[in-house]
Amino acid sequence: MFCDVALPVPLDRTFTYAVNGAGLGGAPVVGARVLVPFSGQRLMGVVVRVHDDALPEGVEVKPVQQVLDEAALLPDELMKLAGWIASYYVAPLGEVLRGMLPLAAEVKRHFFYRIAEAGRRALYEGAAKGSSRRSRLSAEEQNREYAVLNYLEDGAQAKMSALRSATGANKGLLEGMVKKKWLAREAVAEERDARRLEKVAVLVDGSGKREEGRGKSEQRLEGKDKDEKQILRFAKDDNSKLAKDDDSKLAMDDNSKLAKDDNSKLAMGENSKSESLVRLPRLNENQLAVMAELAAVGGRMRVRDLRVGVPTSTLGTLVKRGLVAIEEVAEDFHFGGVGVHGKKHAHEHALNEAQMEALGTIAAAMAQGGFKPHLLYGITGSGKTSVYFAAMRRALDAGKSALLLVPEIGLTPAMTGQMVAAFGDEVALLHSQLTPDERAEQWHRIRRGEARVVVGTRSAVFAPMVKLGLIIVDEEHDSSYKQEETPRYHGRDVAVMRAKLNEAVVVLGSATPSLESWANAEKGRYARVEMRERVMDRPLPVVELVDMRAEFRETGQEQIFSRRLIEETQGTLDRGEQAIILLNRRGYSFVVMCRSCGEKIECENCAISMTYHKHVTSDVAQPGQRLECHYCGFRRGVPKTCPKCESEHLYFLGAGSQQGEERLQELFPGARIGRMDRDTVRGRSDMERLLSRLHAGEINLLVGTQMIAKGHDIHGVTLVGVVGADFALGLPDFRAAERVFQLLTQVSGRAGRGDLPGKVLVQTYHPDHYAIQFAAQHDYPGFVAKEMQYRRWMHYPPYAVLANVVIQSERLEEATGWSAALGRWFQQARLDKVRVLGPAAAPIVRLKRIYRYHFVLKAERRQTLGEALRAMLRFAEAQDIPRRNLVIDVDAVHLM
DNA sequence: AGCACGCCGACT
DNA sequence: GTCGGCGTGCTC
Repeated sequence: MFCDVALPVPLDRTFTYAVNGAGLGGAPVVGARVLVPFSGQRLMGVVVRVHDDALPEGVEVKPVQQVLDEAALLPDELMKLAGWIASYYVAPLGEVLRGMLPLAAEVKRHFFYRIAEAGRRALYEGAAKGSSRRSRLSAEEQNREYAVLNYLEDGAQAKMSALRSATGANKGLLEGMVKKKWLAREAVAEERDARRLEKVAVLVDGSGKREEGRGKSEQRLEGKDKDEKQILRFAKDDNSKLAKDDDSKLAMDDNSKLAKDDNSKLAMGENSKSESLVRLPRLNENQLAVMAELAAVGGRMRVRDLRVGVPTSTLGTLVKRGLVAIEEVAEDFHFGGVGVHGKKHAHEHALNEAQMEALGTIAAAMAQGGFKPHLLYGITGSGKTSVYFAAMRRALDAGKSALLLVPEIGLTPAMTGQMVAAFGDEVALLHSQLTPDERAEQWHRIRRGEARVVVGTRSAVFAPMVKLGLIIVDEEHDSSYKQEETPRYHGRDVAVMRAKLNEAVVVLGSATPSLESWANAEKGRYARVEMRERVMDRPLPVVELVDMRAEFRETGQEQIFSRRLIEETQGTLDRGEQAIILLNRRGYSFVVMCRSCGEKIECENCAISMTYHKHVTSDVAQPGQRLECHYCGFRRGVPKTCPKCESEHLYFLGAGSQQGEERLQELFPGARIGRMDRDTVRGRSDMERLLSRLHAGEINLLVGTQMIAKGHDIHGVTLVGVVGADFALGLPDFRAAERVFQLLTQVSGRAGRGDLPGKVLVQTYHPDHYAIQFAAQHDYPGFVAKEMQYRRWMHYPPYAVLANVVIQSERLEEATGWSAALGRWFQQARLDKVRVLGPAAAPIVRLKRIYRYHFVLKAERRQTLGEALRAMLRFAEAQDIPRRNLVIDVDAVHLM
C-alpha cells in the first residue's frame, strides 16, 4: 500500500510513500498527518490519497515514519476545499494545507547533538590545533565551543535547548560545530499536546489541607492572623523533585536556593527531611492586596487575572514566603487576550424593519437548508452587525455552528467584545496575534464542537467547524481578505466555496460591496438583501467637497488643511463635539526631494520613495534614523545634501498623519488631539485605549490613517475631514476609483452616529471625478453603474478574470531575460481567448532587493485562465526558470 | 524551501 | 594542502 502525501514545499506535486512498514497500525487515512523522510529532512505532511497503484519508474519509495492521526484531522470538506484552492490559485497543495492546520504548535522539531570523533580530538588535543585560525570566531565563541564539548564529553546526546542554557551556545554556533564535524546532529520531530498550561495561584492556608502539587514542597502558614508574627514552617519533603520537575517559573526561581542546598545533600546520599522556622516581617500593602484578593475568590485564581496594579514580583515574594503556591493546570479556555467589554446587549436591541427583513431572508435560507449565497448591502450605520448577531443566534438555535470573518480583529475590538458578551464561552477567536499554542488550542476546541461560534480574520475560513450552518463575511470588499503570499487566496471567495461544500448559507456584508460581488448579485447568483436606512432614522451626513485647486489659487500657498476644514473643525470643537480627520499616509512627509536635480531619496532595497518621520517610530531604530521605507522597513538618516548632485536644497513633500497632528496642534492649541496610525497603534491594546479615550471624550480631535475608517461606532463624532484621499486616483491601478469610493464612504460613515447629525468635508484635487461625486451623494448604485461601464470596456473584473504574473530575481538580467522569454512564448502560443499584457516593469520595479517584471493575463472564463497559467508553468519548467521566481496571483487585488 | 554534493579561492 | 564559501540540483 502507498499513500500520496502533500508536503509544505513549493513544488506542484505530491510524493508517494509506502505504508506497510512495521510499527504502523495499518495505512493512514486521507486527511491524517504523517511524518515522512524527505531530502534528508523529516517533514510533516497530509495524506491526500491511499492506493496501491503501480509506481512511476526510477523512484525509490520510502516508508512513512509515523502516522500522527488515527482519524482524519481535516474533515472531508476541508480536504476538498484545499484541493480547490490549490487548483484555482495555482498553488502547491502542501502549502495550502499547511495554512489550514495549526501545525507549529503540535509538531515541534528538536535537534539533538552528540559529540563526534573529531570533537573529542579537538577537546583533548587542545585549542591550538583544534580551531582553525581562519575561522572568524572570537575567543568568547571558542570558549563556548569548548564548553559544549565538555558538556557532551560523556557521550550522551543533549537537546539543543539544554545545550543553549548550559553553555550559552546559540544555534549558529552549534551548527558551525556540526559543519566542522565536531558534533553529530539528529533531528527529531515530536508530537505534543497542544494544550497550554496555565499558572494558578493558590492560597496556602493553615487549615491542614495538604498541598498535593507535583513534587512541590508542602508549605503551611501557621495561624491565620496576617499581622506581625506570622510564622512559616517549611516542611521540605523532597526538593530534588522540586528543582528537577517543577517548571513553574515562579516556584523555581524562588525556591532555587533552597533546592540547591538540598540537592547537594542528596547527591551525597543524604535524604533531607529538615524543618526550618522562618520569621516573616509584616506584609506590605501590595502583598496584602494580593492575599485579600485571593481570599475573596476562595483561595484560587489564575495568575494572569491577579495582576491588578501590583508588581509581578509581589506574587513571587508571597510564594517565597509560602503563603501562596503556584500550580500549573491545563488551561481550559480563554479569549486570547480580548477582554469582555462593549455593550452587553447590543445584539438584543429590537431590530428595525429593514433589519428584520434581512434577518428573515437569511433565516429562511437556513431553514430551507443547502448552499445559499447572499449579498447584504447595507449603508453605513444601517445596523449590519445586529443582523449578523441575530442570524448567528438562529444558526445556533438550529443546532448549527456559525463563522464570522472580519478584516482585522485588532481594529474592531468592539465587535469581538460584543461577540464574547453575546455568545460567552461558545466563541473562539482566531486572529494573527495568537501564539501558535493559542491557535492550536482554539483550533481543537472548534474541532471538538465546543466552540460553535468562530470570529476570525482571513485564515479563520479554514476553522474546522462542526455542522457549519452559516458563514458571514463582514466588509466583504476589504482587501485584507486577500492573502499576499502563497497560497494567494481571497478569504471571501474561499468562504463562498466553503459554504458550497458545506451546504451552508453565506452572507457577504458591506456598505460598498466589491464590484465582483455586486455583479454576482446582478446575475442572480447571490440573493441581494438591502438595508438603505440608518438605524433610528438618523440621516446620512452632508458631504461637502473642497476644491484644493481653488484653495491654492485663492490663498497662494500649499496648506494641508483648507480654510473650510479649519473653520468647521473649530466650530465642532467649540460646540463640544468631536471631529476625526483622515490623512491616509503615515509619517511626517512621504517624499524627500532635491530642488536642484529633482531626485527623490529612495530606499536602498526598493524602488520606493522614503518617508520622513519626525520622531523615531520604533525602538529598533538608531537615533537620528528618520527616513523609513514603508515596504521593507529600511531606515537611514536624513542626508545634508542630495546624494545625486550634492545640492543642499532638499525639501520635504506630502503630509502624513504625523505632520497632520503637529499642524492641528498649532491650529487648535486647546484641542485634545489623538493620532491613530500604525506608529501609534501597535497592538490591540493601543487601539482599545485610543477608542475608549475617544468614547470618554478625552480626545475630541482624532487624526489618522485609514484605520480610523474601520467600523468604529463613536457617537460624539459630528465632523469628518478627509485629506488627500483622492491621491490614489492618480495611481495606475484599475481599482483606484473603487478604492477611493470605498474609503470615502467608510470614513464618512463615522460621522453622525449619535443624536447629532454629521458633516463630512472632503478636500480634493479631483472634485469632478465620479468616485468623489458619487461618494458625496452617498450613491453607491450610481457609482457601481459608472464603474461597471469602465470595467466592461477595459475587460477588467468582473467582466474578465485576471491574474498577475510577477517574474522576480535579485539579478536584473535574470528578471528581464526570463520575462522576455515568457513574452515570446505567450506570443507564439497565441493562447485562445486570453489577453496578455506585458512584459512590463512592475509598478514597484525593485522590492526588498528583488527586481520585478510582470504580465497581466485576462480571460473571459476561469478555466481558460487556469489552463493558460498551467501551460506557462510547464514552459517555465522546460526553460529552467525556477518556480519560486514566478509569482502567480489569481484575482490579484494589487497589481504591484 | 532546505539540504547534500562539489568546485574553487583563501589561508597555512 | 585544507577548509569553508556558495552555486547547482533534487526531493517519493
